[in-house]
Amino acid sequence: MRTDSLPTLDARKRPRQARSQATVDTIFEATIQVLLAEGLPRLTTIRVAERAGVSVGTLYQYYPQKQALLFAVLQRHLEQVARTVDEAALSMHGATLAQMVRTIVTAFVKIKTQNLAESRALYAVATELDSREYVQSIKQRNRAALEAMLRTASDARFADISTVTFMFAGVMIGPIQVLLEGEPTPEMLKLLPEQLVSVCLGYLEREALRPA
Amino acid sequence: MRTDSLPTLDARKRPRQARSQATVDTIFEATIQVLLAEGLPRLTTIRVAERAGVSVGTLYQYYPQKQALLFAVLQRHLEQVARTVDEAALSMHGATLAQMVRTIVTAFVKIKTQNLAESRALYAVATELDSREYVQSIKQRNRAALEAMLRTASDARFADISTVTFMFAGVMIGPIQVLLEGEPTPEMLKLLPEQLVSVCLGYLEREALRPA
Amino acid sequence: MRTDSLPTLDARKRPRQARSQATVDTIFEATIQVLLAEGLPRLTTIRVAERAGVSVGTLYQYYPQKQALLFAVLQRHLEQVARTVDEAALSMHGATLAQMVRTIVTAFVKIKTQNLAESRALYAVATELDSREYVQSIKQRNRAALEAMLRTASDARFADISTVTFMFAGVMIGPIQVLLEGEPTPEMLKLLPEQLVSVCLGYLEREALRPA
Amino acid sequence: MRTDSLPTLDARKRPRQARSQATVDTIFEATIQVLLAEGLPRLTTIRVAERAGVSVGTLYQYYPQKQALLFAVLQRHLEQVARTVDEAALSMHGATLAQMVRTIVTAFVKIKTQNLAESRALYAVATELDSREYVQSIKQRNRAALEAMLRTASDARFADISTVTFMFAGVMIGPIQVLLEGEPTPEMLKLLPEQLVSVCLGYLEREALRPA
DNA sequence: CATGAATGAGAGTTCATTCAT
DNA sequence: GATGAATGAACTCTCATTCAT
Repeated sequence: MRTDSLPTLDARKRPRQARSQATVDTIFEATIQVLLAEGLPRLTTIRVAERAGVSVGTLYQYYPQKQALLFAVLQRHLEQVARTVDEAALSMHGATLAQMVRTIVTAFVKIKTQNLAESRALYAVATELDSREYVQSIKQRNRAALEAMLRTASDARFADISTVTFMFAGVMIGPIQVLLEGEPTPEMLKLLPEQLVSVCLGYLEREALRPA
Repeated sequence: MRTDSLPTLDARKRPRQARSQATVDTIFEATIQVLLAEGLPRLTTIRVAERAGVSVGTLYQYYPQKQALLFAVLQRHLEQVARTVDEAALSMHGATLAQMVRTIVTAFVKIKTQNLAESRALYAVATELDSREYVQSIKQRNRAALEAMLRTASDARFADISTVTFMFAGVMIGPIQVLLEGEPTPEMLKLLPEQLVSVCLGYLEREALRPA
Repeated sequence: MRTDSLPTLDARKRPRQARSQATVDTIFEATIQVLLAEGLPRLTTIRVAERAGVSVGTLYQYYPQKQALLFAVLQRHLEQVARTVDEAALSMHGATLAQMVRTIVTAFVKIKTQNLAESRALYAVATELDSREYVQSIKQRNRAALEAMLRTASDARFADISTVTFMFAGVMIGPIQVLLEGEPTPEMLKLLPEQLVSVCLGYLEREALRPA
Repeated sequence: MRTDSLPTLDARKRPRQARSQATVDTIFEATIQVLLAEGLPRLTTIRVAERAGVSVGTLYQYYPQKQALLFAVLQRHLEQVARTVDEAALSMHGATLAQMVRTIVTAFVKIKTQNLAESRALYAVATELDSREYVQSIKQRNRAALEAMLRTASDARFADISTVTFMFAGVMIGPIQVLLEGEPTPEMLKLLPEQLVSVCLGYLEREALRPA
């Protein structure tokens, strides 16, 4: 598949005046709003500018390409996820498997479901954006945090820890994603954390080495 | 999100003559080829027609809108997945949990990874196409098949079987999707089925009611 | 100076139907008309399409970029010049210096002044178009024809013939260009050929080797 | 050709203070630098302001339109050329034809080739700027100076002196321009003055009236 | 006076779709 | 039925110019 590598996705200009920082924020929020209200295919620079109440020219002053707009939104979301996982994982160093799983799952579910619509929309963004490299790096960062945590479990040790971590992470994401893509009932959302804990714990205990 | 319900996507004329059927197939295959070779953003009706060796006019004779083209491709893929799962599930009625899981996982992994590129490309198609309803219906159908199967397990019974099925399905999809989005090493792909079995079995055994 | 090399300037599609050949011609003529009526800075694809009575889309079917439009016009003009010089030079092989000069100058002046406005406009086009390579190649071709001719002069021989040819050609172009850029009076135009003959002959006779 | 006569191009405010004069000069130099480094199509007011280290607002204080900027650069160049020719011509009053030609050609070649890149770039500026009138006036001034000089030649007299002057000037410009448009070898540049002298002298001697 | 954020008309280009041949 | 020329709305992006601070 042709994937002409794109120019930098980062924003062009770091604004110096307070006025323009406000503008940047407005545009950013407008992007999310358009994304949610109209969907990715109808997200055009003109529409975002209109919604933000600025001219296209202003938009391009801060986001030099349409893709930079989307990338910014994606970035904020993923950065948030990564930070949350990092912190949760770090706080559980030395705990038991059960404690670890419960904490991580809770944090993960919370951040993904609290802004449900945004999360949903961003899946589409990520695929359309040739941001694979960036998305992968975030996932990698998450896995590293989880792996470091698992190594310190007080009640378990693993033979192939990187595979175990990969599955652990994947298994958490799977049902959440499926849920996001559908129309989850509140009921389902309430059940989810407990179920995910069960899934993860079931797997990890199975893979843990028996103490001789 | 605005979803001006689109004019019927599968409104394509069912051709009566053999020659016409051949044309439809040619166009269909051309669509997949263009999708894989050029990517969704470069998939234009003209390019598909060229690749198929027909004129745009002819293409529109059979697929009255571009979306119908994409929908057809998506449909065939999902239909295949659904059929595979249906059959695997049906063949395992009455078996043990372990046998069931092993069979389903194997079938699922096989169909998703044998045509890795296509699966990946279709993910983008699905998001761009507002085909949520259809995708959901396929997932629903899959879950129904799985649930029916689980009910007949010779060595287990479940309290909330629909939730269990939901998680079972979600848990299979998760790691596969994560793998597809990255650059899976052959090694990883080899490990995957066994790991998935472990995940699913770990969960299902945990959720199974203890026989008194 | 940055000169990002541009993609091919050639026309995209060789039309197959008579209808479209007519369209191509219409667009071509419209380009010249807009160029003359509005000037290069106001020559936009929309304006050309309007003048041609077709839609922009149609224009782009045949000239995939704006530059292709300009290049086509430039090309036709230069090709005409080159052909004229080639033929005139060839027809004078073996003649005397005076005959050669008279013929060449006449041909050159005629072709440059018969379509005065077009010639004038094309200078601007050539500089804006990064067509240096092409323009150079035409000039080279002209010089080659002139040099071949001079070698056969029945009444003269030259020591450094390539330099002499270069000056001969340059000396013809100079006053013509100056004339084109101004508002030449008809009187001036009438005097021009005789004067150019005088210039060229004066130079060439001066540079010719004295027969021992 | 439409030539909406443009608002005065040199409407720039004559600054009264030394500091302002310095700013004007800085902007002026920045314009030339951008022109040479980036080319005319990439010469934007913002880029010029950046290069000059001032804001766009300041730039507009002194050059109320972009065209004024370009016009100023063009003007300085042409003024320089005109002055050089004026002085050279004046200094040769009463000399022989050969002395005149040698001096004028030398001065002309020197000024045109010493800043080759600038000359080239300005050609594009002149065409984009609708400055024909001004360019013509400079040429007229040059011709006047040359004609005045030729009238005093100690060893020649001409029947139609204004035509002779026109050709003399045109003949000097032609080969130089051709050279500038190509990639002149240093070798060529060294030969040029001598050759031009030959051309001009050949012509002028031919056109000089025989002393009875 | 200087700044630089904001403007918005206008440019080049693409592509789903139609319809005369 | 098949063809492919023609359409034109819509998109991304640029840049000369203005004006509140």
